[in-house]
Amino acid sequence: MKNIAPIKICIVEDDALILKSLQQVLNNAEGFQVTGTFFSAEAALEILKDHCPDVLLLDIDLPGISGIEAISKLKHLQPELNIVMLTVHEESELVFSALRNGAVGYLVKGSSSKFLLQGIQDVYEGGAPMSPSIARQVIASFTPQTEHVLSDRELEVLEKLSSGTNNRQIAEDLFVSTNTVKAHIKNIYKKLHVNSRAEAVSKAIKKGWI
Amino acid sequence: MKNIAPIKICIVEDDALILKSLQQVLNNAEGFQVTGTFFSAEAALEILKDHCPDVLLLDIDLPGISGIEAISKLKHLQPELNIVMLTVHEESELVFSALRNGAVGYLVKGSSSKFLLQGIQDVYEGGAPMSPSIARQVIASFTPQTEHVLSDRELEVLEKLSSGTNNRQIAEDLFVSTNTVKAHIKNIYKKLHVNSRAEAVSKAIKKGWI
DNA sequence: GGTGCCATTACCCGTTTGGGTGATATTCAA
DNA sequence: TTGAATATCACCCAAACGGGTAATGGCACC
Repeated sequence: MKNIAPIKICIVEDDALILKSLQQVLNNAEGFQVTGTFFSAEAALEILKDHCPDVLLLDIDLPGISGIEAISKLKHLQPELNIVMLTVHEESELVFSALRNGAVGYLVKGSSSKFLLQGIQDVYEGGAPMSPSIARQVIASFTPQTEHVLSDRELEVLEKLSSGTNNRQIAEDLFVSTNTVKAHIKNIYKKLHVNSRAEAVSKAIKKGWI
Repeated sequence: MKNIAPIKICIVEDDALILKSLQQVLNNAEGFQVTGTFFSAEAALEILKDHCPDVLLLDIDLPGISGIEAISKLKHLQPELNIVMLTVHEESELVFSALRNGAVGYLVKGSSSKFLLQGIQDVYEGGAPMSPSIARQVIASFTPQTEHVLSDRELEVLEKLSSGTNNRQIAEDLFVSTNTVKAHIKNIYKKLHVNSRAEAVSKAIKKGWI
C-alpha cells in the first residue's frame, strides 16, 4: 500500500500555530500531502483552483468571510470539493450549519493524529466523519413528523398532488370520481390553511409528510 | 457506576438464533436489560406498550410488515421511542430509508458485543450510531445543490410558486407583467421537465433549491 | 342517540393556469 | 460577431382549478 498517490489536502486556518501543527502531522504521515495553506477564506477563494485538493480542511471560525459562508462560495467554484470543517467545540450549532451548507464532516482541533488522519481518509473514501450526537441532529432535521393532521386518504391525494397529477388522473388512480378528489383537496386546503396545490405540496414536504 | 437503572431494550427479530444471541449479550452486560422480544412487527405493535423500552432493536428484514414500514407505526404509538435497525448489509439503501422514516441509527448483525453495547449506549445518550458512509448519504440528502440549472430570476419565481402565490401577485412582487411571469414559469417547466406548479415545487424542494 | 370525522358524489361559476407562437433588448462566451 | 441564454412583454384558447353549497352512509366516541 505504499507509494500510492497521496491524498492532496489544503488547509484554511488563521491560527499559524494550529496550521503549522496540522501541516506537520499530515506531511509526516504516509499517503497524505498538504498542497496548500491559507490564512483566510478570501485567500483560499482566490487561488484554490491552482491547488486542486482532494480534501479541504476549513476552519469554522475565520476572520472576514466565516468558514460557514465560505463553504457555498468554495462549492460554487469546485462543486465536487470535499470540505471538512475544523472546529474547537464539537457540539456547536455552527458544525450543524456547516453540514447543512455542504460540508461533508468535521474534525476537532486537538484530536490525536490518528483520529485526524482517519477522518481525512474517511472523507476521501466517501465517508463523513462526525460524532453520533451530531449525526443524530442531522437525521432529526429531516425526520418526518409522526402526528398526522391529515387522514390517510388525504395523504394519498397529497402525494399525487406533489407529482403534478391533475384531478381527473387522481380520480382514475384512486377509482373515485373527480368530485371526490376535489372534496379531498378542499379538505386538505382547510387543514393546512393553504389555497393552492403548490402551497399544499410545499408545506407537506417541509413537514416531512411526503 | 453500578446498579444504576439499566437501559431497557426490546428486540424485534424473526430469526430465533440471532434473537437469542442478542438477548444473551445484552442480559449478560452490566447496565442493559432486555424487557421484551418479538418475532414480528405485528406482535411488537400489539403489546409493545406494556414493555415501554428505552431502545427498540428492529430487524430491517421482517416477514409481514417490514421493519421500514413498522417504524412509522411504532412511532405513531410511541413518538419518543428510540428505534435502532438491525441489518445484515450495512450499506443498504434500506438502512437509509429507515433513517428517513425515523430510526435513529442501526447496528450490524454479527458485530462484536462491544460494538453493539456501545451503539445502544450511544442511542440512549442521544446519539445515532452509523458508519461515516451512511452518515454522508444522510447529509447528502438534504444538502443544497450547488449547480444551478435555473437562473436567479427563475429561482425567485419558483420561491413564489412554493408559497402558493399566483401569477398576478408574483408580477406585482417582482414589478413585471403577468406575461413575464408566465414566460419564466414556462421556462422553469421546460428545464425541470414538469408541467404544473405543484410538481415544480415538489422537485425543487427535493433537490434542495428552495 | 347525538356529534363529529371520514369518504363519497353532485352541480355551478368565475378565475387561473398551461401551452402555443412570437417579439425585443441585453449580456456573455465561443 | 454570432450565437445562446436571459429578461421582458403580448395575444389567444382550452383545460384545469378553487370556492361555495349540499347530500348520503359509515364509523367511532361519549
